[in-house]
Amino acid sequence: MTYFAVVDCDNCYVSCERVFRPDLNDKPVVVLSNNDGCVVARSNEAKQLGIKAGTPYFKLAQEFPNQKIAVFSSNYELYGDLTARVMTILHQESPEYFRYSIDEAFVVLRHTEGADLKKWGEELHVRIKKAVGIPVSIGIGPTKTLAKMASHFAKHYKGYHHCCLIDTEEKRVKALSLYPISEVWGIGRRYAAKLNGLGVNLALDFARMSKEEVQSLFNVVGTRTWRELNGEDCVPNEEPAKKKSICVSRSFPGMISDYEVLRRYISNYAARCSEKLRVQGTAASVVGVFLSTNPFREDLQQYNNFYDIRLLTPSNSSITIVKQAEACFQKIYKEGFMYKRAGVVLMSMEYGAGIQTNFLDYDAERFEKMKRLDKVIDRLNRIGGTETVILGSQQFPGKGSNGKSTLFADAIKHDYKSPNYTTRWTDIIELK
DNA sequence: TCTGGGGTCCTAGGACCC
DNA sequence: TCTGGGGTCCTAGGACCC
Repeated sequence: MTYFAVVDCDNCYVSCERVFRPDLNDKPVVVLSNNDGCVVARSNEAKQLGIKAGTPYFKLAQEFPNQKIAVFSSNYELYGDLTARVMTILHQESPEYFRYSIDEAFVVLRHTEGADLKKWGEELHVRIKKAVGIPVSIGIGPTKTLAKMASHFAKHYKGYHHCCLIDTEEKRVKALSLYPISEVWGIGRRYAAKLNGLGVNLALDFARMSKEEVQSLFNVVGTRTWRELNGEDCVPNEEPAKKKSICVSRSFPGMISDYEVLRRYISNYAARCSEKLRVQGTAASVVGVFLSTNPFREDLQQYNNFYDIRLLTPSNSSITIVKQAEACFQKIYKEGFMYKRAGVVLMSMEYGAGIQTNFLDYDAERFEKMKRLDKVIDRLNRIGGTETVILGSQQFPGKGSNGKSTLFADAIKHDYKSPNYTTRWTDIIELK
């Protein structure tokens, strides 16, 4: 018999912050999105206060005026590093595991006859808590969708000791009968509303619909969820493939209308995109740029546009990608609008070995030179932190907040960011 | 007079996930 | 004053080819 365990970090970002701030255990804590825009992670105490996911930060003080709430800007270096340690432990537990997102992974448990899976899960939680400091919940079931449901129970009921196992028909039916359809993995807002309209409110109601009815209402993805709830494993065991598109986009703290300032942001996003491209070893054939104004400001004139350019030769070189992104930007920029958000998108990926070169566009010597240059830039940025080395076109003029002249004025607001406890450049120096 | 059928590729839109 | 960012998959329809 094969089972699937889903292991996910409880309130991941909050738990990561608490590793270095144990004084905040049992206190309401939230972590904000990029730009300190809205709440993306909440501790259980914050949830109990009634803070909703996605609450804009400025509304937090209005809605909870007399509460002491610890607030953090997001610190992805910290979260990435700590969750990588969790994954290392999972790798030791089972050779067959795959990471599903920053904070969760599936472990495939084969030939489980006679194994005490419940005990295994409880011990795994203890081991991770001790080694990394982050609490995890473990759900185990015969399909991934049922395992996800089990992990929800593990998270919400103390009696499970962080691990819930669905291994009998009685437990499956019981769990389904307690589970709202809207919470099922694969059922989003739209599908839930559609099902509620038909009087289907619980996962069990859905699972007991006929296959024909489900197929007539949903596409193959919805039907797959139905099969999974009924115990048929059909979500493939796969690490997510290499990305087919890569995007770096941001909302600005204020609004920007100046051509030159926007151009520099676009250059920075393009440079970050090409870095991501090189990390996964692919090259892109299409570079695109989008701009948009603030949709919340109905009093201002709105403008959204997107433009893309197909390259003759797929590339992952910073210089090439930045240059093309700037050309796209020039095409769509219009004076007189207050822009709120912009981004760079790379598409039509090709893999390293298969990268085609167009003989009209190919200069071998230049190609090799750029490749070496990108390698050096990536290495310096990896050691020293993002934007240690940048292209001239990414540069912002002027001075930083400390009065010193600065090469790159960070676009992102993160007033409450914790230190990079585990990955700082200074730490590396001190270790030497 | 006569208006098939199968295949591929691309795009836009809708749904989902964390 | 202030409202995140980054992805995937599926489907239908049009263009085009033979």
